[in-house]
Amino acid sequence: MSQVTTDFNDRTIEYKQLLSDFRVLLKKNNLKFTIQREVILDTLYNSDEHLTPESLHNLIQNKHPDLKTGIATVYRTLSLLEDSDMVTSLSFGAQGKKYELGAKEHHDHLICTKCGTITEFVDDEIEARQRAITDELGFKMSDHSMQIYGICQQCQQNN
Amino acid sequence: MSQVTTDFNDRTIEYKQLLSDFRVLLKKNNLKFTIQREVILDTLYNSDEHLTPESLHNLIQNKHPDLKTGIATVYRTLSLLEDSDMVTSLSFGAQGKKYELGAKEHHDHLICTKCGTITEFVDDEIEARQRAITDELGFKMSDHSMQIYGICQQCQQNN
DNA sequence: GTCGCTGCAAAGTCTTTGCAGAGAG
DNA sequence: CTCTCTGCAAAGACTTTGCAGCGAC
Repeated sequence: MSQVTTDFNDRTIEYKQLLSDFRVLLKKNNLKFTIQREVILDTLYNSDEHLTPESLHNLIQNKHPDLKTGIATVYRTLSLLEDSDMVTSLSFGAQGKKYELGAKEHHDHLICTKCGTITEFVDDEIEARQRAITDELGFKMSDHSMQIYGICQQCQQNN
Repeated sequence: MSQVTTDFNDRTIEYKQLLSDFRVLLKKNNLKFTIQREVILDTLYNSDEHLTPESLHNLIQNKHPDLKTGIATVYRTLSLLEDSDMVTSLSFGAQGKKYELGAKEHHDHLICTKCGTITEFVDDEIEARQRAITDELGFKMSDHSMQIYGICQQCQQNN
Protein backbone atom coordinates (compact mmCIF):
# COMPACT_ATOMS: atom_id res chain seq x y z
CA MET A 1 0.00 0.00 0.00
CA SER A 2 1.04 3.54 -0.62
CA GLN A 3 1.32 5.89 2.27
CA VAL A 4 2.48 9.39 2.95
CA THR A 5 4.64 9.92 5.98
CA THR A 6 6.06 13.11 7.35
CA ASP A 7 6.84 11.88 10.82
CA PHE A 8 10.47 11.03 11.40
CA ASN A 9 10.70 11.65 15.12
CA ASP A 10 11.45 8.04 15.73
CA ARG A 11 14.91 7.94 14.30
CA THR A 12 15.92 4.62 12.90
CA ILE A 13 19.40 4.89 14.27
CA GLU A 14 20.30 6.11 17.72
CA TYR A 15 23.06 8.60 18.21
CA LYS A 16 25.30 6.12 19.99
CA GLN A 17 25.09 3.79 17.06
CA LEU A 18 25.76 6.64 14.68
CA LEU A 19 28.78 7.77 16.63
CA SER A 20 30.09 4.27 16.75
CA ASP A 21 29.68 3.91 12.99
CA PHE A 22 31.55 7.14 12.59
CA ARG A 23 34.43 5.94 14.74
CA VAL A 24 34.63 2.72 12.76
CA LEU A 25 34.65 4.65 9.54
CA LEU A 26 37.43 6.91 10.77
CA LYS A 27 39.53 4.06 12.03
CA LYS A 28 39.12 2.17 8.79
CA ASN A 29 40.52 5.14 6.90
CA ASN A 30 43.26 6.01 9.35
CA LEU A 31 41.56 9.21 10.30
CA LYS A 32 41.32 10.72 13.74
CA PHE A 33 38.34 11.24 15.95
CA THR A 34 38.41 14.91 16.92
CA ILE A 35 36.15 17.13 18.97
CA GLN A 36 35.27 19.14 15.88
CA ARG A 37 34.15 16.07 14.00
CA GLU A 38 32.05 14.89 16.89
CA VAL A 39 30.43 18.31 17.32
CA ILE A 40 29.57 18.45 13.64
CA LEU A 41 27.98 15.01 13.68
CA ASP A 42 26.12 15.84 16.89
CA THR A 43 24.81 19.10 15.51
CA LEU A 44 23.62 17.44 12.34
CA TYR A 45 21.92 14.77 14.41
CA ASN A 46 20.18 17.24 16.68
CA SER A 47 18.91 19.38 13.89
CA ASP A 48 15.70 18.54 12.13
CA GLU A 49 16.54 20.99 9.41
CA HIS A 50 18.56 20.64 6.29
CA LEU A 51 21.64 22.69 6.96
CA THR A 52 23.93 24.69 4.74
CA PRO A 53 27.61 24.61 5.64
CA GLU A 54 27.20 28.16 6.86
CA SER A 55 24.14 27.53 9.04
CA LEU A 56 25.80 24.46 10.49
CA HIS A 57 28.85 26.52 11.30
CA ASN A 58 26.71 29.18 12.98
CA LEU A 59 24.90 26.61 15.08
CA ILE A 60 28.19 25.19 16.22
CA GLN A 61 29.61 28.57 17.10
CA ASN A 62 26.54 29.35 19.19
CA LYS A 63 26.53 26.06 21.03
CA HIS A 64 30.28 25.82 21.47
CA PRO A 65 31.69 29.35 21.53
CA ASP A 66 34.80 28.12 23.30
CA LEU A 67 35.66 25.78 20.44
CA LYS A 68 36.63 28.07 17.58
CA THR A 69 35.54 25.73 14.81
CA GLY A 70 36.49 27.06 11.39
CA ILE A 71 34.21 26.99 8.40
CA ALA A 72 36.90 25.10 6.51
CA THR A 73 36.63 22.24 8.96
CA VAL A 74 32.88 22.17 8.49
CA TYR A 75 33.36 21.88 4.74
CA ARG A 76 36.03 19.24 5.14
CA THR A 77 33.93 17.17 7.51
CA LEU A 78 30.81 17.43 5.38
CA SER A 79 32.77 16.20 2.37
CA LEU A 80 34.10 13.34 4.40
CA LEU A 81 30.64 12.42 5.66
CA GLU A 82 29.15 12.73 2.22
CA ASP A 83 31.82 10.58 0.62
CA SER A 84 31.11 7.95 3.24
CA ASP A 85 27.37 8.23 2.64
CA MET A 86 26.68 9.31 6.18
CA VAL A 87 25.13 12.55 5.01
CA THR A 88 23.27 13.44 1.87
CA SER A 89 23.35 16.77 0.13
CA LEU A 90 20.50 18.46 -1.60
CA SER A 91 21.27 21.26 -4.00
CA PHE A 92 18.52 23.49 -5.15
CA GLY A 93 18.17 26.99 -6.44
CA ALA A 94 21.01 29.44 -6.26
CA GLN A 95 21.67 29.14 -2.56
CA GLY A 96 24.02 26.20 -2.71
CA LYS A 97 23.84 22.86 -1.01
CA LYS A 98 22.00 21.75 2.09
CA TYR A 99 23.05 18.69 4.05
CA GLU A 100 21.16 16.18 6.12
CA LEU A 101 22.14 13.11 8.02
CA GLY A 102 21.66 10.11 5.80
CA ALA A 103 21.05 7.71 8.65
CA LYS A 104 17.34 8.33 8.60
CA GLU A 105 15.08 6.39 6.31
CA HIS A 106 15.13 7.35 2.68
CA HIS A 107 12.62 10.08 1.86
CA ASP A 108 11.78 12.70 -0.70
CA HIS A 109 11.36 16.44 -0.26
CA LEU A 110 8.67 19.07 -0.45
CA ILE A 111 10.37 22.45 -0.73
CA CYS A 112 8.48 25.66 -0.05
CA THR A 113 9.81 28.31 -2.40
CA LYS A 114 8.45 31.05 -0.18
CA CYS A 115 9.83 30.23 3.27
CA GLY A 116 12.45 27.67 2.27
CA THR A 117 11.12 24.98 4.59
CA ILE A 118 11.81 21.44 3.52
CA THR A 119 9.28 18.76 4.45
CA GLU A 120 10.05 15.11 4.07
CA PHE A 121 7.80 12.38 2.79
CA VAL A 122 7.91 8.83 1.52
CA ASP A 123 5.58 7.19 -0.92
CA ASP A 124 5.85 3.48 -1.46
CA GLU A 125 4.12 3.57 -4.79
CA ILE A 126 6.60 6.06 -6.21
CA GLU A 127 9.51 4.08 -4.83
CA ALA A 128 8.17 0.96 -6.52
CA ARG A 129 7.69 2.72 -9.85
CA GLN A 130 11.25 4.04 -9.72
CA ARG A 131 12.57 0.52 -9.36
CA ALA A 132 10.33 -0.68 -12.18
CA ILE A 133 11.48 2.10 -14.50
CA THR A 134 15.18 1.56 -13.94
CA ASP A 135 14.79 -2.19 -14.33
CA GLU A 136 13.00 -1.67 -17.60
CA LEU A 137 15.76 0.59 -18.96
CA GLY A 138 18.65 -1.51 -17.71
CA PHE A 139 19.82 1.32 -15.50
CA LYS A 140 21.54 0.31 -12.28
CA MET A 141 20.10 2.67 -9.68
CA SER A 142 22.30 3.65 -6.79
CA ASP A 143 20.32 6.53 -5.39
CA HIS A 144 17.54 8.89 -6.23
CA SER A 145 16.04 12.10 -5.05
CA MET A 146 12.81 13.86 -5.68
CA GLN A 147 11.89 17.41 -4.92
CA ILE A 148 8.50 18.99 -5.22
CA TYR A 149 8.50 22.78 -5.22
CA GLY A 150 5.60 24.99 -4.31
CA ILE A 151 3.98 26.91 -1.48
CA CYS A 152 3.41 25.20 1.84
CA GLN A 153 0.10 25.32 3.67
CA GLN A 154 1.46 27.74 6.25
CA CYS A 155 2.61 30.26 3.66
CA GLN A 156 -0.67 30.00 1.79
CA GLN A 157 -2.52 30.94 4.97
CA ASN A 158 -0.17 33.81 5.76
CA ASN A 159 -0.82 35.29 2.41
CA MET B 1 -1.84 3.72 -17.76
CA SER B 2 1.75 4.22 -16.77
CA GLN B 3 4.38 4.40 -19.42
CA VAL B 4 8.05 5.07 -19.68
CA THR B 5 9.15 7.40 -22.43
CA THR B 6 12.64 8.41 -23.40
CA ASP B 7 11.90 9.63 -26.87
CA PHE B 8 11.69 13.37 -27.21
CA ASN B 9 12.74 13.75 -30.80
CA ASP B 10 9.34 15.04 -31.73
CA ARG B 11 9.57 18.36 -30.00
CA THR B 12 6.29 19.69 -28.82
CA ILE B 13 7.15 23.21 -29.83
CA GLU B 14 8.84 24.18 -33.06
CA TYR B 15 11.69 26.63 -33.09
CA LYS B 16 9.70 29.29 -34.90
CA GLN B 17 7.06 29.16 -32.24
CA LEU B 18 9.69 29.29 -29.54
CA LEU B 19 11.37 32.27 -31.10
CA SER B 20 8.07 34.02 -31.45
CA ASP B 21 7.27 33.38 -27.80
CA PHE B 22 10.64 34.79 -26.91
CA ARG B 23 10.02 37.96 -28.92
CA VAL B 24 6.65 38.43 -27.26
CA LEU B 25 8.21 37.96 -23.86
CA LEU B 26 10.90 40.51 -24.62
CA LYS B 27 8.49 43.07 -25.98
CA LYS B 28 6.20 42.65 -23.00
CA ASN B 29 9.10 43.51 -20.71
CA ASN B 30 10.53 46.30 -22.82
CA LEU B 31 13.59 44.26 -23.58
CA LYS B 32 15.40 44.10 -26.86
CA PHE B 33 15.83 41.23 -29.25
CA THR B 34 19.57 40.91 -29.83
CA ILE B 35 21.73 38.56 -31.84
CA GLN B 36 23.27 37.23 -28.64
CA ARG B 37 19.90 36.35 -27.18
CA GLU B 38 18.82 34.63 -30.36
CA VAL B 39 22.04 32.63 -30.59
CA ILE B 40 21.68 31.49 -27.01
CA LEU B 41 18.09 30.35 -27.53
CA ASP B 42 19.04 28.64 -30.79
CA THR B 43 21.97 26.84 -29.20
CA LEU B 44 19.82 25.63 -26.33
CA TYR B 45 17.22 24.45 -28.81
CA ASN B 46 19.70 22.59 -30.96
CA SER B 47 21.36 20.84 -28.08
CA ASP B 48 19.94 17.64 -26.70
CA GLU B 49 22.15 17.96 -23.70
CA HIS B 50 21.72 19.74 -20.46
CA LEU B 51 24.16 22.60 -20.64
CA THR B 52 26.17 24.45 -18.05
CA PRO B 53 26.64 28.17 -18.63
CA GLU B 54 30.22 27.41 -19.52
CA SER B 55 29.48 24.62 -22.01
CA LEU B 56 26.80 26.75 -23.60
CA HIS B 57 29.29 29.58 -23.93
CA ASN B 58 31.85 27.25 -25.51
CA LEU B 59 29.32 25.92 -28.02
CA ILE B 60 28.45 29.46 -29.01
CA GLN B 61 32.05 30.50 -29.41
CA ASN B 62 32.69 27.52 -31.67
CA LYS B 63 29.63 28.07 -33.82
CA HIS B 64 29.91 31.85 -33.97
CA PRO B 65 33.56 32.78 -33.54
CA ASP B 66 32.91 36.15 -35.14
CA LEU B 67 30.39 37.09 -32.47
CA LYS B 68 32.42 37.55 -29.32
CA THR B 69 29.69 36.55 -26.90
CA GLY B 70 30.75 37.06 -23.31
CA ILE B 71 30.07 34.60 -20.56
CA ALA B 72 28.32 37.38 -18.65
CA THR B 73 25.73 37.64 -21.38
CA VAL B 74 25.16 33.91 -21.24
CA TYR B 75 24.54 34.15 -17.51
CA ARG B 76 22.28 37.15 -17.94
CA THR B 77 20.25 35.50 -20.68
CA LEU B 78 19.91 32.23 -18.80
CA SER B 79 18.60 34.10 -15.77
CA LEU B 80 16.15 35.93 -17.95
CA LEU B 81 14.97 32.72 -19.58
CA GLU B 82 14.73 30.95 -16.27
CA ASP B 83 12.73 33.75 -14.66
CA SER B 84 10.34 33.57 -17.57
CA ASP B 85 10.12 29.79 -17.28
CA MET B 86 11.48 29.24 -20.75
CA VAL B 87 14.38 27.19 -19.42
CA THR B 88 14.69 25.00 -16.36
CA SER B 89 17.79 24.52 -14.32
CA LEU B 90 18.92 21.35 -12.70
CA SER B 91 21.49 21.55 -9.98
CA PHE B 92 23.21 18.41 -8.86
CA GLY B 93 26.52 17.46 -7.40
CA ALA B 94 29.32 19.95 -7.00
CA GLN B 95 29.49 21.05 -10.60
CA GLY B 96 26.84 23.73 -10.49
CA LYS B 97 23.72 24.14 -12.55
CA LYS B 98 22.75 22.71 -15.88
CA TYR B 99 20.07 24.29 -18.03
CA GLU B 100 17.60 22.89 -20.51
CA LEU B 101 14.90 24.39 -22.62
CA GLY B 102 11.64 24.11 -20.75
CA ALA B 103 9.51 24.02 -23.89
CA LYS B 104 9.65 20.28 -24.03
CA GLU B 105 7.23 18.15 -22.12
CA HIS B 106 7.84 17.80 -18.44
CA HIS B 107 10.11 14.89 -17.63
CA ASP B 108 12.33 13.45 -14.95
CA HIS B 109 15.99 12.50 -15.11
CA LEU B 110 18.17 9.45 -15.00
CA ILE B 111 21.72 10.56 -14.31
CA CYS B 112 24.67 8.26 -14.93
CA THR B 113 27.26 8.95 -12.27
CA LYS B 114 29.93 7.36 -14.41
CA CYS B 115 29.63 9.14 -17.77
CA GLY B 116 27.42 12.03 -16.69
CA THR B 117 24.78 11.35 -19.31
CA ILE B 118 21.29 12.52 -18.44
CA THR B 119 18.39 10.51 -19.83
CA GLU B 120 14.86 11.79 -19.63
CA PHE B 121 11.73 9.88 -18.81
CA VAL B 122 8.14 10.42 -17.82
CA ASP B 123 5.96 8.16 -15.77
CA ASP B 124 2.28 8.92 -15.50
CA GLU B 125 1.84 6.94 -12.34
CA ILE B 126 4.51 8.89 -10.52
CA GLU B 127 3.11 12.17 -11.76
CA ALA B 128 -0.32 11.19 -10.46
CA ARG B 129 1.04 10.19 -7.07
CA GLN B 130 2.86 13.50 -6.75
CA ARG B 131 -0.38 15.36 -7.27
CA ALA B 132 -2.15 13.12 -4.77
CA ILE B 133 0.54 13.66 -2.14
CA THR B 134 0.60 17.43 -2.40
CA ASP B 135 -3.19 17.58 -2.34
CA GLU B 136 -3.23 15.49 0.78
CA LEU B 137 -0.74 17.76 2.55
CA GLY B 138 -2.28 21.03 1.40
CA PHE B 139 0.89 21.92 -0.48
CA LYS B 140 0.44 23.99 -3.61
CA MET B 141 2.81 22.40 -6.12
CA SER B 142 4.36 24.66 -8.72
CA ASP B 143 7.05 22.37 -10.04
CA HIS B 144 8.91 19.22 -9.26
CA SER B 145 11.98 17.37 -10.29
CA MET B 146 13.18 13.87 -9.84
CA GLN B 147 16.62 12.49 -10.37
CA ILE B 148 17.65 8.87 -10.30
CA TYR B 149 21.37 8.29 -10.01
CA GLY B 150 23.20 5.16 -11.04
CA ILE B 151 25.10 3.50 -13.84
CA CYS B 152 23.61 3.49 -17.33
CA GLN B 153 23.40 0.36 -19.45
CA GLN B 154 26.21 1.56 -21.72
CA CYS B 155 28.65 2.07 -18.85
CA GLN B 156 27.74 -1.29 -17.33
CA GLN B 157 28.66 -2.97 -20.60
CA ASN B 158 31.91 -1.02 -20.97
CA ASN B 159 32.99 -2.18 -17.60
C1' DG C 1 18.12 59.71 -30.85
C1' DT C 2 16.97 56.94 -26.73
C1' DC C 3 17.54 53.52 -23.71
C1' DG C 4 18.66 48.88 -23.04
C1' DC C 5 22.45 45.56 -24.16
C1' DT C 6 27.11 43.89 -24.53
C1' DG C 7 31.97 42.73 -23.48
C1' DC C 8 35.34 43.46 -20.37
C1' DA C 9 37.24 43.47 -16.07
C1' DA C 10 36.57 44.02 -11.38
C1' DA C 11 34.01 42.55 -7.42
C1' DG C 12 31.29 39.17 -4.94
C1' DT C 13 30.11 34.53 -3.17
C1' DC C 14 30.97 30.17 -1.87
C1' DT C 15 34.36 26.47 -1.40
C1' DT C 16 38.98 24.56 -1.31
C1' DT C 17 43.85 24.60 -0.21
C1' DG C 18 48.62 25.57 1.95
C1' DC C 19 50.79 26.00 6.11
C1' DA C 20 52.50 25.96 10.76
C1' DG C 21 51.20 24.82 15.19
C1' DA C 22 47.96 21.66 18.03
C1' DG C 23 46.34 17.27 19.24
C1' DA C 24 44.82 12.20 18.74
C1' DG C 25 46.58 7.62 18.93
C1' DC D 1 56.55 10.65 18.96
C1' DT D 2 54.22 10.47 14.56
C1' DC D 3 51.16 11.87 11.45
C1' DT D 4 46.64 13.81 10.87
C1' DC D 5 43.72 17.92 12.01
C1' DT D 6 42.66 22.48 12.69
C1' DG D 7 42.20 27.56 12.12
C1' DC D 8 43.60 31.08 9.47
C1' DA D 9 44.22 33.39 5.42
C1' DA D 10 45.08 33.11 0.74
C1' DA D 11 43.68 31.09 -3.53
C1' DG D 12 40.17 29.11 -6.67
C1' DA D 13 35.90 28.48 -9.03
C1' DC D 14 31.76 30.26 -10.37
C1' DT D 15 28.56 34.14 -10.85
C1' DT D 16 27.22 38.95 -10.71
C1' DT D 17 27.91 43.84 -11.41
C1' DG D 18 29.67 48.57 -13.02
C1' DC D 19 30.79 50.99 -16.89
C1' DA D 20 31.51 53.02 -21.36
C1' DG D 21 30.64 52.25 -25.94
C1' DC D 22 27.33 49.70 -29.21
C1' DG D 23 23.06 48.62 -31.30
C1' DA D 24 17.85 47.62 -31.53
C1' DC D 25 13.79 50.09 -32.30
